[in-house]
Amino acid sequence: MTPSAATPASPRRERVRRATIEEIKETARRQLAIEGAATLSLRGVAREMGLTASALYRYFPSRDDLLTDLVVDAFTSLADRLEVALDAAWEGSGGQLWVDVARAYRAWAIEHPSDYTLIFSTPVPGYEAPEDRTKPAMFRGVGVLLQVMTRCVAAGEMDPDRLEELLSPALRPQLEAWSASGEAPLPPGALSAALTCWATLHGLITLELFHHLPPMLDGGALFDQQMVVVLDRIGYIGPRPT
Amino acid sequence: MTPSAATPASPRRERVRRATIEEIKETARRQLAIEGAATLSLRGVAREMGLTASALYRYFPSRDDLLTDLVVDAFTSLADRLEVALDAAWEGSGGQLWVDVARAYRAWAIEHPSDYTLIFSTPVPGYEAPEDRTKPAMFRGVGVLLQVMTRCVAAGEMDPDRLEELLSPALRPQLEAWSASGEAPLPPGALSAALTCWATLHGLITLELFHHLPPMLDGGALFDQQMVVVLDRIGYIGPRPT
DNA sequence: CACTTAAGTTGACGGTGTTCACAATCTGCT
DNA sequence: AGCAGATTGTGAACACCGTCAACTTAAGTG
Repeated sequence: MTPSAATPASPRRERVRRATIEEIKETARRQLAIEGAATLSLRGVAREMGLTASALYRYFPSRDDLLTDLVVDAFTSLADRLEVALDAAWEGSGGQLWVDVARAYRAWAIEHPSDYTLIFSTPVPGYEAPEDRTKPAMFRGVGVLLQVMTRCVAAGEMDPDRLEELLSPALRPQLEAWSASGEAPLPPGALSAALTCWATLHGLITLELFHHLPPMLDGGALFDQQMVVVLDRIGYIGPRPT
Repeated sequence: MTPSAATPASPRRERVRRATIEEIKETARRQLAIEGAATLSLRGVAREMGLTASALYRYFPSRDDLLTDLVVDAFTSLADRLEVALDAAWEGSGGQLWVDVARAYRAWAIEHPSDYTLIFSTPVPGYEAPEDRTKPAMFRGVGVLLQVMTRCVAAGEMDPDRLEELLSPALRPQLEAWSASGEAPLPPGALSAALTCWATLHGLITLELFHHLPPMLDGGALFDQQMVVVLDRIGYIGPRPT
């Protein structure tokens, strides 16, 4: 009844089924990239695959489910990229680690603008991503940022007084609650610092991506500088990254 | 031929025409607010107005032009709100001015989430806002932020050494070019600082608006704290805002 | 082989943006 | 007053969309 394979069925069937699903998603992704989320349509995907639109319903119960899959995939792709950057720069200072991860974040966003808008805004009408499916995927990416902060703290590169100083009384208990939830096992000050970093990172990237920055500004140079600046007053006291 | 009124025509005609246009935009805005940009459709607007869909084409050459009008209106509304905040807090310190304007910015975003996503992302498929029409409208809002920074500098509340220190060599000439263009008549360091503020502001708001922040965090408390932190980070040395 | 299950097609329904030919209305002019 | 012309609205049509139900075809299993 349901298109999802509850029973293993035959291995061969299952294999080709997965391949078809992957082809659908790939085609959809391509159409998504061609011109924003503009021209994405089930019928279009089916047409390009030489299928009828209704055939796709054997694989996805609705267009929104296909979209959700794309959202999850995009989050995963971003997280993968960040983790690669994290591993590659793990030996250096925490500050360098942050800058490298941030650059990877921006690079991914610029290479996959349609995916970025897909996951960080709602470019498709009538579609709201279901949190229960997308949130875990998103959190892998956020987790990398938290790991960077964790490393900074562990390496003694964060000024504890400064971290404490940045906390407003209203915010402290909330951050403690977040920390206690297990999602983000860091002291409140470090969490606050990480949020500052994330907001700046995300804000600058969306401004650049949607062409809200003056055109004479080179996004890369501005970005690099801003990432260093944000480190600085968050209480980072380690070696200056390049 | 063209729906736009090149000739003044009769004053009466012109008046009722403007009223109709306004009613169309209002209806569209309402539909937009009802559930995101999801359910916005020309036919829906026409239906609610007791008109045929094709009748709207007497007033807007296409759906995208209607959207562009909404975008411009939204930018204008935001700018109005910011200017009110600017005037109201003009007497206080630059830091207080910044926090008040930033709060107004967030308040507007939260009260008009659909408008915010409409102007700062691309929530409608196939639609890309034409820059020549939207950019001037957007710049009024950015201009307020720049005025805040101007005031901070004029009041001697910005540490000039710090501003200088924050500039990367790659970025300086670009910011100087921007400044020279007349759009943003501020020294490069101050421009950089203003961009930092804007990116943080914008980033945090989009994260909150799209529910990418952990739910136990109160957006308002986090926001206030972050706005103070960002001030600090960019070399603000005036009295601490509340 | 017969039987079950999955994959795909056909055709429809109601929705969308858009166009075009036509009718109704209002305005200005003589 | 009456006519000409512009303005505003309608109705039907076109091509597209997501979705569903009934049907046919193919594949795998006992």
